[in-house]
Amino acid sequence: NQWIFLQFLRAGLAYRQMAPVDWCPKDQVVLAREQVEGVDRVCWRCGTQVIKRDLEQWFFRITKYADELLSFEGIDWPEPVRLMQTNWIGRSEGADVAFHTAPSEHHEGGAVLRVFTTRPDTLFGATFMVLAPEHRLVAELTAPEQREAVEAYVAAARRETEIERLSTDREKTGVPLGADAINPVNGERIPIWIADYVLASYGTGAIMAVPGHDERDFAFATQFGIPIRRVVAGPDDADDAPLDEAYPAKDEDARLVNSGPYSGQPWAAGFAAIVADLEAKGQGEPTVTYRIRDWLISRQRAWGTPIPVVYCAADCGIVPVPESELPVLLPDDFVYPEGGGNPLETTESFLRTTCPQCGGEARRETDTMDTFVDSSWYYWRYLAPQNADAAIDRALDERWMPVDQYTGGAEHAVMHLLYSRFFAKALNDIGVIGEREPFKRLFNQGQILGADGERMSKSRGNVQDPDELVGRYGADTVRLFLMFMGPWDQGGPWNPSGIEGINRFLRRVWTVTLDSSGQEHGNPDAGSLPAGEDLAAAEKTLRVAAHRTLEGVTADHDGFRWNTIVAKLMELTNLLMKYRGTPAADTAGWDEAVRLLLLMLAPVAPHIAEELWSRRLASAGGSWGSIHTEVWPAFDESVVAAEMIELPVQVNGKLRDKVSVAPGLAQDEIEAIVMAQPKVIANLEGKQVVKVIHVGGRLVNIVVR
RNA sequence: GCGGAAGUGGUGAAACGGCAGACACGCUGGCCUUAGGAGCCAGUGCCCGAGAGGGCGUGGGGGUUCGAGUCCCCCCUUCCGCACCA
Repeated sequence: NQWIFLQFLRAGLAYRQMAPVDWCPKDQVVLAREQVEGVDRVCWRCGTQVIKRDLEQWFFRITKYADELLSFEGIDWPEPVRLMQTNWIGRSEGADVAFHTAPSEHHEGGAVLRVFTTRPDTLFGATFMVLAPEHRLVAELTAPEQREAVEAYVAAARRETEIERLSTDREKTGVPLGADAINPVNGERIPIWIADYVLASYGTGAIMAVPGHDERDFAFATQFGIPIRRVVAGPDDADDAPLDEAYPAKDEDARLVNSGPYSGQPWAAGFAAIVADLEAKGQGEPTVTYRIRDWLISRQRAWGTPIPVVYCAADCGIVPVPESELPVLLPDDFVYPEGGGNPLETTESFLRTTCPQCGGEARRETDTMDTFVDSSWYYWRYLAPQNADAAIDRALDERWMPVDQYTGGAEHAVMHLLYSRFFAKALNDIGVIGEREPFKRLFNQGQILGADGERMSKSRGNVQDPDELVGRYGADTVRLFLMFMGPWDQGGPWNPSGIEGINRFLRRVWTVTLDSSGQEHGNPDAGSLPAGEDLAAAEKTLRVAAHRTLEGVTADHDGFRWNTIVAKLMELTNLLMKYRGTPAADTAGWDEAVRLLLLMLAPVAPHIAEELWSRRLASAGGSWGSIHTEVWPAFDESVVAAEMIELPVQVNGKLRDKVSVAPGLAQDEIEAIVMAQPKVIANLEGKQVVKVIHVGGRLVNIVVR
């Protein structure tokens, strides 16, 4: 981590900056934006509501890759995750427009207010401007008679929590500065307001407000009696059709109106023309804005990777620790500060060091790295975890990476899964790996929730400890139960009530494997085959079932359908149970079925499969070999092909009968058999057959009138 | 508000556009047991029927099709993500 950090620092991908950041008061640590969740703005680890603080912190420049991260070319990822990342990055194309302030008694004018807009085509509809309360020009522009009101509003906005600030459905508030700006397209003077619905952290922290065509501006203008002007009209609207709500139309046939020389143009053409004209005058330019922010990696925790820089007491400033002195280790004599906080800040043995540049006194950085730094590249380290010469073994990287199939929860969409993609691109740029994406194919497994249906968390107290179940039932049972619960990409509340069934299944597997002929379990029917079945038929039934199971299980593995794999293995086991203790259990077909059962069980219940495999080999006098080194068996097509097919017969789409036919029969032959069935005859009574539909030897539907 | 996913028995769930409810849990009955929280067997979507059998059923309403849980349109509900992003 430290070596990579130093490379990032050199490449300008790591930097330290003062910024308003999210702080968890309980954990006493800052968090990345991705790690603050929900409308309530809570810490992803402990659920405590975060607060904003201005702090100097370390960041990774993920925004450098914003555009590249929007492209998922060449990787096969689930649509929901791609969408979440796309929305999180939040690319908006628009324009920067410069408004100049108008001269007045208290201000000479000419100050530049830059705004970002996605609709420069609506510039003629701008009837006011709004600055974020934190905007740096607020104090300068405020007229004396407005000073008191403005200062009160700014102070109130500062006191508000994030949630209050961000709740969408509350009334708009704001205060005019008592100053005007000049609209660059028409020279019109428009009033400048401050309002907390404009965020300092997005765009330029200032907007041109177009109430006719923006919902929020409309609400604000309505509230404060500011003029609302139509500058875009749909094909059915008159140029001055009144607006009773904001009309944001971007339909192809929407046209600009009341927009001077641009009136009558389609909005998209007006968009381009206005931006071009502004650019020519030096009052604007096309811009792209993103919602994603750089990744805040500083953590005030003692158990992360120390950030390898020192602060020189003299004049060298922030000095990276030389690579030859890595790693910077955590101390083992922590001094815990009273009242909590990061012990590294009070542990002198760690803090005191010398400046690598001037040799004078220096203090170590006490922030450690976000643990998501570790998870962003661990899979590269796993290629050669013992390698002491390099973080990543380049030859092994070329040979193995990227990861072909990765599994992770969708809840990591904008954390781990986004950070990892950033790391791939950054590590590629600094030349230590050969690819720009970490995971070729991603599969999202479902998330198991607490019994209460809420996400498991220590603070909610709904965390389930799998070890308890493993202790009671064994790892195979718990593992199989998790697989059996439902599709793998689907989660749900944890409910272990069905685990007994899995345990019973594995005990039955044990029974059929080791007790093929035994009658000691007291089955009263032991020793005889089911009525009307001879030995050859029973053996055939077993072989066919085993190979069909193998065919299905093989296909299910490709689709991660472990729930149906387990179900199929249960079916086969139940069939073996039926023949247990009968002469059929002494046949080669039985042995083959049991052998295949164990081989199919091996990937899903590795321990019991290995145990039964070795016992079975031992009892047959063979030498020991692990089941996990066996190749996956191939099913026998000729066995799978059935001798007779059960054909459902429908009349007008309703199931009426089933007939048994030989495979490969011609349609008219099948039809002859079907039409002779008593139930079919009864159902056709008094009706006229329109046509008969044959579905490839799987079904017959007789359409009647 | 925007975006996404999903609605099937008492429960978890199966079902290339072709037999809805596989496989389990639970429940009911039986067998075996000194006993059973063990094991085995049978039954178990709903309604009518002693049974054979019949009718109805995949959130609601339309549609496409010989045939729809599955495809299309509208609506409802739940969950997830983002949320005054200009």
